Amino acid sequence: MRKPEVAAIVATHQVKKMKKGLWSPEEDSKLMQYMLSNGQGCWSDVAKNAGLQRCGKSCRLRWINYLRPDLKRGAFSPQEEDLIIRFHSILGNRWSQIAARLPGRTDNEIKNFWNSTVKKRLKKMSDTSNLVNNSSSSPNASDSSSISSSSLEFKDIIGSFMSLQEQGFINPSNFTNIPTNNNPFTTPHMFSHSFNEDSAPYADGLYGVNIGLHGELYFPPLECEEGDLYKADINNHLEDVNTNGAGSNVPESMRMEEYWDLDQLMNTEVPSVYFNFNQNI
DNA sequence: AAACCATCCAACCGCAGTGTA
DNA sequence: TTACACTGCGGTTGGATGGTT
Repeated sequence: MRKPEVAAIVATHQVKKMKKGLWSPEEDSKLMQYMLSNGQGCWSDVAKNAGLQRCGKSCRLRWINYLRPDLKRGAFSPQEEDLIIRFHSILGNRWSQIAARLPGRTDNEIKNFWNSTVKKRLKKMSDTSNLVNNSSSSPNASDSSSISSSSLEFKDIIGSFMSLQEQGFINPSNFTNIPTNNNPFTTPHMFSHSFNEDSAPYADGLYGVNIGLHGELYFPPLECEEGDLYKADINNHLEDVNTNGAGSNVPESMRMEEYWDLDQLMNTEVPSVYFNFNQNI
């Protein structure tokens, strides 16, 4: 929180004092009443016409992040948390895009939630997972229940992938191997996962999610130029805990290395099992 | 009870993109 | 084409709050 202060700016031959810092209930009330009766317009006019000694930017922020009537209050539900993690794995720190897919939540709220809670939790889980992986003497090393503690599982990530495919956003013929619930990727012991600290971007320009012991699922970067194609691959880096570190090579048939039409992907929706979204990315 | 510390989150800042004169 | 204003976004800050010593 910031201490309320007054900043002086020079405008049209007079000094106008712009208030900064926390909003008072009176200011909130003025802005709320103005917005409800006049709707959104030019924000600098809003500040002026609502009788607020605030800059338009400050009014906009207050309205979007706090006063908007459609805002949901309170803690994030587990479903929302899962969605945030999933969308972040695809979109990176594009908080506004993530917020657009979570009705009633703001980008600021999601960003704060991510930085204060999720990031830490994922790191902790990652550490725990690594601890288990590195402990070849652990009697439970092959027991997935001892590893996975989150409701977001590998199958969810694959689910997103499959959903994109089912809706025609990914062309199956572009892949030499499509992940399905029946293929070896989704055997129960692979349901554990961990995330890299920031998920993206990777050095080679791919965005991805480290899905734990068994592989990395890469998504293409979202910055692209029209017509660009980006390579998306799934590489298995097996450290086979079930064979006590004996390891195994990834069969050729399990590797995926093909190209997504990112332009198509960019202009379609990120599907979700929780909501139907009508907005394009 | 007081001091200290860690965490949360509202709000600010700087920058980029867009529209307009 | 340029300059300016406005908007929106992501990163960062720092006061409030709650927990611990």
